Amino acid sequence: MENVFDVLKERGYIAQCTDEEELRDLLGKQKVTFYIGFDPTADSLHVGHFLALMAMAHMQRAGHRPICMVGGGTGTVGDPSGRTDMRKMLTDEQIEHNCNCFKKQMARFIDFSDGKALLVNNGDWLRKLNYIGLLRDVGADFTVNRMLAAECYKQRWEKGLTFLEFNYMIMQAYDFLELNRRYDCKLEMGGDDQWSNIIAGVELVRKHQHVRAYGLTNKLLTKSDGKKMGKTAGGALWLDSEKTSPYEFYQYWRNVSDEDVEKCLALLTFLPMDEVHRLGNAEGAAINESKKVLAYEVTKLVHGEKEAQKAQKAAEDMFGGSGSSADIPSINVSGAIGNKLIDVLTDGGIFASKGEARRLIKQNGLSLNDSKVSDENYVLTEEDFNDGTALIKKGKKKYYRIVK
RNA sequence: GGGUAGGUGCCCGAGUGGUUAAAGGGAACAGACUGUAAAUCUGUCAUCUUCGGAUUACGAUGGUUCGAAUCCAUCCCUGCCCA
Repeated sequence: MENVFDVLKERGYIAQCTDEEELRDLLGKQKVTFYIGFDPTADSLHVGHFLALMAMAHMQRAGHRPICMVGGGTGTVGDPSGRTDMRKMLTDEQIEHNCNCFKKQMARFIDFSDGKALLVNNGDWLRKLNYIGLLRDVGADFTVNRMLAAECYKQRWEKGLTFLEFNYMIMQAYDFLELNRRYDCKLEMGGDDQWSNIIAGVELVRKHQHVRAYGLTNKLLTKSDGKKMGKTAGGALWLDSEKTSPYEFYQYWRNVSDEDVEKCLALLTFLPMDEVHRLGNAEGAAINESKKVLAYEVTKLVHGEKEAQKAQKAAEDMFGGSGSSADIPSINVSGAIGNKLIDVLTDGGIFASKGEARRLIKQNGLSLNDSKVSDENYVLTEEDFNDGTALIKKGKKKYYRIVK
């Protein structure tokens, strides 16, 4: 059987690794328990988390045991890695809520049945710690000099790093120690921005438990221009269909840059690599077909086959033919008829302000039922609704339906 | 606690009494071009508008002034140096 380390490497997940040889060897010969931590900063996972979960899924398929750890404890502090600003403090209720949302979503990607994977919350141990106890337990294993040299604090070095956040690394390292003690967890994985925190944990486990421990980071999802991937106009690309509809989600992947297609296929789908290469190397316009495959596959993993089909059909209806589709985002408006179009759209949340709506009309960017709207004071009439629906096109490729 | 430098629009950053809704850059959005791509060019980018304007904005609150992002006072926050 193929070593999962090679699979991860071939698919482009691996960014950094402690002792590559040794870890590869270990993964090849025994079942390894490993973990990834997810801090509950929002009430849904996003694509960055999805990438980590994909790496985890590959590991699980290869027979290793994943531990999904939600950060009910670390979330209270906020990770300063690579950030210039301090994270917003969350209340305990929010953290609790977010953790529960995470758990539900993770179950889509990781098989938790029969103990094949574990789901833990670091709040279970971190919150019980007392200051002196922690200091005596692990305090001596950290040298401040070393911590300060960590790459992850560089950004913050200029702006000031609070002691609260400085402690984040210790907490994360402590998590690894705890998981090693409890579950014989030998490997911590995570995004490459976690490298400093991960090696802190690896070292702590080695010193404290006198066993080998490993760290592995996956590449962050970036676009070919180096920017973070997964940013939409509305913010992050969420996995929660309430926050990012399957249609929007599909569209995001349908629109990735040519250069990113192959990378995304490798990282975000389970398609065999020869297929990935074939699709990724499509020339010119032919790569659009590859993008469809990408969008479909990723949407299928996140939202299920049915939603993926609906999203694909909606996209094809909208962009391929003239037709409309029932599967694109819609707003329900009562009494739309007789009201100004811009008012309806602004109230429906399609525009942030009326000025924005006016601007788009001035720029010739708004269509109603396939004809450009030129009058910014246009009032909706009965004739605008076919089967109770009016189709709005905002810009080049964003469609909405107004449901009367 | 003392000294010092700061807090400007989504972000970075100029502006130090009126011509400033605030230069410049980035992000974002639209139009053209295309392949629902990238690059490029053009335009937009506080809110409301009867498109003439109106209103709210430069950490907070007061004050000086015909007039303040710009001056003064107090407060809050941040960096650096000293303790």
